Order: sequence, then C-alpha cells, then structure tokens
Amino acid sequence: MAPERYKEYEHILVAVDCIIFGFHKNELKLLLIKRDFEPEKGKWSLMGGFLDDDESLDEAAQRILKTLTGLHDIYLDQLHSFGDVDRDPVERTISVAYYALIDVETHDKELLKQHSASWFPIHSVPELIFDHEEMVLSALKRLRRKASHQPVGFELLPEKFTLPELQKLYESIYDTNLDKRNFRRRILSMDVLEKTEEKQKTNSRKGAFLYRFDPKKYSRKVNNGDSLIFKTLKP
Amino acid sequence: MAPERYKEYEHILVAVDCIIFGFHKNELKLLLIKRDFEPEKGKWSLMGGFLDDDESLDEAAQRILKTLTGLHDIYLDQLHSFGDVDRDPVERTISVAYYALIDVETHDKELLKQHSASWFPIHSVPELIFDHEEMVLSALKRLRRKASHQPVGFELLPEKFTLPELQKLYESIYDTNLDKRNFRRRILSMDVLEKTEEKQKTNSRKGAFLYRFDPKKYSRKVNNGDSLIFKTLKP
DNA sequence: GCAAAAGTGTTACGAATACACCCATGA
DNA sequence: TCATGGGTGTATTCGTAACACTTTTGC
Repeated sequence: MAPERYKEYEHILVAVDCIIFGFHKNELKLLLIKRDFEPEKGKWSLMGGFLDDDESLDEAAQRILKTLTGLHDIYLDQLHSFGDVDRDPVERTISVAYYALIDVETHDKELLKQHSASWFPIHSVPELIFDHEEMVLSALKRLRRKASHQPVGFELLPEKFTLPELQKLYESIYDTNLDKRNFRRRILSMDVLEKTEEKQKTNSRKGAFLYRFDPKKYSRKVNNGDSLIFKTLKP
Repeated sequence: MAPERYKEYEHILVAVDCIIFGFHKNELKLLLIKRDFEPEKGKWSLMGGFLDDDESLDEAAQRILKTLTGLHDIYLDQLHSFGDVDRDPVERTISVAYYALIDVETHDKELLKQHSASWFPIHSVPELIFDHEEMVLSALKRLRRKASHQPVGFELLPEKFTLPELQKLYESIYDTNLDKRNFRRRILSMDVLEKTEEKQKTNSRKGAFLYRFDPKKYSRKVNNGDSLIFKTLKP
C-alpha cells in the first residue's frame, strides 16, 4: 500500500531565480530588480519567486519572467540549483536558477518600473544579494558555452537584424573582437539565416541588409545531427 | 526588520538522486537499486534520498553516494533539477539529480547487497521508476559532453590503467570505435598522464604499460586556460 | 612458429585564422 | 568629395582523420 506522504522528511522552501540577459547599445546587459522587502531591502537582486505547489520548475521560471517583463514563450534554460544551507539568511531555501534571453525592445517597460528594475551592462553589475553574483557568473559562462555551438544569439535580437549587429552581440558575449570576414563566413555557412531585401540605415549611410533567423532550417540541421554550429569560438 | 520566515509560501520535499556510472568488462555501467518500499516496490530505481535541513545539495549527494558505495571524495557533478508536479505519485517532490563516476573495483560490495543494488550495462537498463529514465539519458549526454573536453574518464578507472583500457572506456562512453593511433596521440598530447614502468599482462601476452593520471599537470593546464583537452570528439 | 594484443608515423583534408581593399551613401 | 560603416576573397596554418605494419610474448 502506497503511503500518502513521505511524512517524516523535511519540506523546504524552493525559490526560482532568473538571470535575464538582454542586448542594447552594443552591450550585453542584465536585468536586475531593487528589492523592496527585508532582508537586504534596497539592494539589487535577480528577479525570483517561490515555487508554487501546482507548477513545475519550468513553469515557475516562465511565470517569474512574465511577471517582470510581460513576455512569454521566451528562451529559458535551467542553469543550476544552489543549495547551501545558509545561502538565504531568513530561512533555509534552495534556489533553482534559470537564465533567459530576451529582446530588450519588446518587453513591458511599465512592469519594469513597477518592480524598480533596470538594465546593467554585464561588466558593471552592482553588488547583489545572497549568492546571486555566483549565479550571474555561472550563467555568463553557460551562455558563452551555449552560444559557441547553438545559435542562441538570435534570441537577444529583434526579429530582423543586421550582420554587424549580430557580430557586436557575439563580441559582447565573449568580450573580444572578431574578424568581420571570418564572422560573416561562419554565420552564413551555418545556413540558418534568411536575407531580406530591406536595409537598415540607422548606423550607416550605406545601410546594412536585414536578416531573419530561420528556425526551420535550424531544426532540420539539428535533427540531422549537425549539432555543432560554431566549430570553435573562444570557450 | 527582517522576517523570521517566508511564512506564506509552500515548503516542498526535495530529493537528491544519483546517476552512478562505472566501467567494468569494457562496458559503461549504471548502478541501480531495487526499491524496497512503496510505491513501485520491487522496481529498479536510481539511488536517492531526501535533502536534510542541515546539509547542502552537494553534501546530500555525497551522503547518498556514500550510503550505497561506502566511497567518499568521489567525482560528483550536479546534472539538473526535475520539477514536474506529478513526477512522484506520492507527494509533490522536486529532485536534484547528480551524476557520479566511480571505480567499480573499490566500492563496498556488502553495502550494495544490503541495498539490493546491481550494475547494468548502459544499453540494457531496465525500466525505471518515475522520471529516472529521463535522468539517465540526460546524464549520459552530459557525460559525453564532459568527457569530450575534460579528462573525466580517469575517474572511472583504477589508479593505474593501460591505454587500451582507457580507449575501451571512451569507446563505450561514445558507443563508437576509435582509431588506436589517433586515440593514443590525442591522449598523450594532453600531457596529463604519467607512464609507469609496470606492465599489465592480463589482456595480452605482450603486456601493456600502466599509466597514472597526474592531477597536478592537469590543473596547471586548466589554470592556464587550456580548458579544451580533446578539441573534437564526437559530440 | 604462431596467435593475439601492443605499439608506432605519415599523408591528406578541412576548418580556422590572418589579412587589405572597394562600395554605397548622405552630408 | 569625403567620411563612415558595409561588404568581399585568398593564402597559410593547424588540427583531425584515414590508414598498415612491426613488436613482444606465452603457448
């Protein structure tokens, strides 16, 4: 006969925290909120929340992201679970961290204001509460690894973008400079971009062609086992 | 004033499950236990346990591994947290999965008997409870990725091992055949192995030299940023 | 002497890198 | 006409993959 509960064991508070990446003005940025409750009120923090009884971890992450940005169906990937006994001074809490990639143009700025949230360049992140800095470092490492063999970069850009923009994004992620010709060759050889006829003229007189990511071409490739897109891009 | 607890939120049962890999008779194996309590009594399962209030996630994983194998200071890496609402039919439980690499020769066989545990070839794993099969698949994928750029393979072998043994291990992990000459060249070019004068004659009349992994050489390399050991090895 | 596994080098191919000039446009 | 960013091709290097024979030894 099956028991009703595993009664004798500890039940623990489970949090979900989101490391939210965006890309704006040629810089990789992080979305942080100013905590409006104790402890550490007024300090900067990742957006988070507690896991509800009737939602999965993934759903909780989606909910938290939507609460802050109004966005749904966002690129969201589980990062790691942080479980040190004293990581939260109030009460023993484990936190499952997720990282998200969003297009900074499309989120709801009103919601951001309500949560006293703002964007920080990845290299000028303020002091954060608890172990959130560790989470951010770990997420950045993961994003770098991921971007080096899957085309996740597109998630951070609007639907249509130029190749120079995409290059700036990768340069920002890897904090390095890339050769224009090699970068274009590599990206185009992936054959997951669709070139449009439109040109974007905000950055130059000549204008740069807009491209669109084609998820069908991409998934076809992945299903064929071509899982490595960039063969090498700084680890 | 800081609150004493985040009272209003759900407290949830947190489990830690271990995917334990070993290598024996040229095959990658998995250590499973036969469940001796309901639900699913008699079915095969990963070794697991519940997180205690006074231990971190990593400590819980170490404890669980030690309970089953008697081993401590084992290679153990957090894999992923599984949080579907109905993954455990008894009670809502999230599980943080870890995978471990152990040398099958050194573990405590008596403890294994006590837990009705046994080793299964990775390709003949029986039906498992809950979402444990998903965990195993995910761990195997992770092991493959990890082994392709960090020398974790050594964790699965005794202190001294021959190159043909090591090759068999990698062949088993990737379920493929590797060219002897290329494999040796690649492994030796990593410069993290120390050749001993001893020969092992159990597998051939000629005998094969025994090698030892040198963690000092390895950590020196990693600290120098040479993080990719195998540049490419099937993804 | 022969079976069985251990050990060894070279060539060919493909990917990554380094590198410099022309093009289109608006001011 | 010129300043600015967009766009293009080639030569070299380096790592990877393919490939076959010799060595040692116990029986």
